[in-house]
Amino acid sequence: MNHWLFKSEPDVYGIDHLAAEPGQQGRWDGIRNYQARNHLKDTVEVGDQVLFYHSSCPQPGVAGVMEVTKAAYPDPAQFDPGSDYYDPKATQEKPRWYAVDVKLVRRFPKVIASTLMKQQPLLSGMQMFKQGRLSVVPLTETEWQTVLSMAD
DNA sequence: GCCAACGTTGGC
DNA sequence: GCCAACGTTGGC
Repeated sequence: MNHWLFKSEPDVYGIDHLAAEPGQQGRWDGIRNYQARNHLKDTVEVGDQVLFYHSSCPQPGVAGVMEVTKAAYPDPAQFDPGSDYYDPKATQEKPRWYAVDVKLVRRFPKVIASTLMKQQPLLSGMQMFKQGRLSVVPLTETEWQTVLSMAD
């Protein structure tokens, strides 16, 4: 099993949106970056545990935990001309973008601020800090445990 | 295949 | 709104 950090803007789709879905399950879609896509398609598995990161907002940080409930499948939005995520170069035969399904596991009482995470030596090597724009980032076991310990 | 221009992300 | 980082596009 692997651990991940998925980023989303809470205005667009935050942890409250996931919590409000039927069964607290939803689709993680709209990923339009090849490196993030490759992680989703090739490595993310059912049962993987994921940190829900809020970005581009007043309080950037980790808002909770989710779990992958369905492995990668073509993101339907790429075929929908009315969608913001429409990709005219994608076809049903050769999809370009993928989504996974997730369910909410836990919402932290307080968002773990990215500024606090940066101060934590055990998190200094996080790929997320090195590669700020990547929206699907793998975590080491140590990083996963460390972030969880900051939630209490 | 190179590289300049341009677009996007994300913290502040 | 600004800016740094960096991914994408398109001309050559």
